[in-house]
Amino acid sequence: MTRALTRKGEATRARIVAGAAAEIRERGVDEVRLEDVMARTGTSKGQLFHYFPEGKDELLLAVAEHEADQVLIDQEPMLSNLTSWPAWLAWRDRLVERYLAQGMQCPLNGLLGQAGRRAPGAQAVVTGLMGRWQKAITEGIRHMQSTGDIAPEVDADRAAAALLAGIQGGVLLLLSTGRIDHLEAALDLTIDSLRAGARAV
Amino acid sequence: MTRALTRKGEATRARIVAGAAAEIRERGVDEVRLEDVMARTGTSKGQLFHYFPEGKDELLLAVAEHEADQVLIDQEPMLSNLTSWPAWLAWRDRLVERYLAQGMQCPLNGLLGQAGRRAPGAQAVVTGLMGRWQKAITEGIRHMQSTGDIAPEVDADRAAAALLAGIQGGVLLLLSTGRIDHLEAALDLTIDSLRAGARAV
DNA sequence: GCAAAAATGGACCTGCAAGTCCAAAGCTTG
DNA sequence: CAAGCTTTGGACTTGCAGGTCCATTTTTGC
Repeated sequence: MTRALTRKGEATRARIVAGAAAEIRERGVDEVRLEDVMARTGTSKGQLFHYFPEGKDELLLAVAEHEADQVLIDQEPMLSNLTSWPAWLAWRDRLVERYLAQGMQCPLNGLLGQAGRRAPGAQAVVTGLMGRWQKAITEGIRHMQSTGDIAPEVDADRAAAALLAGIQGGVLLLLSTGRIDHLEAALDLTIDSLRAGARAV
Repeated sequence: MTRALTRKGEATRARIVAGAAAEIRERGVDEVRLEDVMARTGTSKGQLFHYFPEGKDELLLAVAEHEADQVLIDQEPMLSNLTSWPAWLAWRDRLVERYLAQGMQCPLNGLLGQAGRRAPGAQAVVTGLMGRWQKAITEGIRHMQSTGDIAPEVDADRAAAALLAGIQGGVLLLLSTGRIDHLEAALDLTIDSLRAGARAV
């Protein structure tokens, strides 16, 4: 029951999503009007409602999915190859670098409070993102346990949950205070404690 | 140049702020209309603009301040007395209990994305809250260092930053996934690593 | 090359929620 | 007790942003 889309149509749709995402990152969800998206992407109102018949909510959901994917893609290939301490550090550096560059623009922030309540699906998008993110970290920890770099008693899931929380909180604090300290501290101290786990046994 | 307010006036103003805060907690910032606040607090439009001449933004800012204060008050007296390991655990339990009870209602969430951009002052409110919060944690760590329960080499500020990040991220994940795991894991693992620091020396 | 379907443009409608205004009631104070 | 405030109520205005509609152009497939 998916509606037919020509190649040109798909391109336009993608352009709209990307443009809306950028606009939202720069100015915040609630400041962005459909007109802004139209202006930025060179489209008309007819097109918006052609590709997103349910209107703004549907567009927002598409943006949410787009941004959620992007978050993980931006961490590759590091995130999927946490197989040595240098690799972990490279990943850490990538995260810091990425969020520092992004500054106070936030792809997720909007999704949470705003879209989270609006579209019931947006909640699911965020949950899914966090699940995938945590799974990747867990796998990294398990791999390090298999090579003896992390103590076997460490509960990989729990440690990954804590690390993910530290990252999210670090980003949140970057967003609200403009400082990167918290993200760095959370990453460094949590990773250090994983490392210490190896010696502790 | 503060405008005169009789006792009755102050009571009304406070009632409006408290009612608006509750409404926002329950239904989200962007779902709350002035009419909702009026209905809940039994006030008229005239009153709203009498006490908040700048309109909705000014009210939102007042709510932000109110909620920010509440967040810290809810952690007392534990937060200001992190002077022994049992005290730390009591604080940890209070946090978990409080946020578990609060579920997916979020006092801060709205402040960040939404009001954060709207009112320039809301940003400052959040920054101030985080600063006070982190300061309290730092003082707790310093105290534990003074009694030898935490190793002196631990960078108290950095550790507090990491812990605060873990808490914020834990709450964020509770908000988006509905699960308390992350908050618990972040608190437990971070506090444990502070504890381990004493032995490590 | 021609019908059918998809893509595009933009004028128009509509509802709603913030904000305005003023008139009436209630304190409170000399 | 009266004058001057603060407080209150609610009708009215206004602007705007989301959404509707349809006419036109372009693409697709046979």
